[in-house]
Amino acid sequence: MPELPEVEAYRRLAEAGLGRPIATVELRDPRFLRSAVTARRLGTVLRGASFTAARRRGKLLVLDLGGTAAATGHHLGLRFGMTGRLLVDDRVGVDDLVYASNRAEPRWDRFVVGFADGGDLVVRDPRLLGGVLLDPDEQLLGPDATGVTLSQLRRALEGSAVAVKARLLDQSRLAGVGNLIADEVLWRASVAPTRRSGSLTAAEVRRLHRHLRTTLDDLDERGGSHRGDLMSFRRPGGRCPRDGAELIRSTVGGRTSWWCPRHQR
DNA sequence: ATTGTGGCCTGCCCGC
DNA sequence: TGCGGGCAGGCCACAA
Repeated sequence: MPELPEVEAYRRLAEAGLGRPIATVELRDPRFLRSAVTARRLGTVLRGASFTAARRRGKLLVLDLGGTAAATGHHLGLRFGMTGRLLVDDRVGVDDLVYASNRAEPRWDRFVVGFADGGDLVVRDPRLLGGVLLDPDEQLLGPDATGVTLSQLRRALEGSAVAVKARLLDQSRLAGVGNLIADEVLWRASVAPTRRSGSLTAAEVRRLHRHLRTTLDDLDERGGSHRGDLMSFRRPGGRCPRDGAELIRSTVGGRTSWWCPRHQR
């Protein structure tokens, strides 16, 4: 599910959880803890502490910790996989999540942080593809796609024979772009996803950069990564909304991809 | 080192 | 109505 716009919405929601002492920590499925620490250790760090800031890098939400000696200097990382949601005090960060159930099964609440004031912060994830991390290594992520500069994007794409879409999805080179946004940006920029990343001309990289920035702005305003202009045509028989050509569906960079064979070159 | 593949998980939707 | 197959917006370990 969540790509950058959704996680940004989660980040804004998480700000409602700042400065509130943590009373309880429930990790209801040990598989959801993705760092090499025990659930017991995580609880020790979190209990009595509070979140001091809610940051985002790509699709990773980072909650800084403070308030106790045990917590100061530590960071809680939340990943949402494809079906993860964030709730604070029972408010959701995102209303509709494509490919994820909107139901509220109690057993899907994998991680629950209870505040001393009675509210809570919950990660609900049916598929368990997300997870909780203690002190995630943020250096493993490339520059955030929001605000990436042209030269940073050029660096992320240059010198590689891999498909340009695969590079856009590589979180270590550019953080935040997921499958839907990659298709949308490439479609808007008229670049075929299968193009070798290093083969893009300077003009094409510039075009990609401009469309990446404007697409992320658009999708944030529209309220989700599934609100792109191409989204509703990603289906069998779907036609390009720009020129009417039948869209191609294939696997690029390991992911299902839809693109227009006429104007994406 | 870079790149491709398979696997992790479960829910949902479609066709039979 | 029930069932099986295929699909899913992410990410990691692994092998070549």
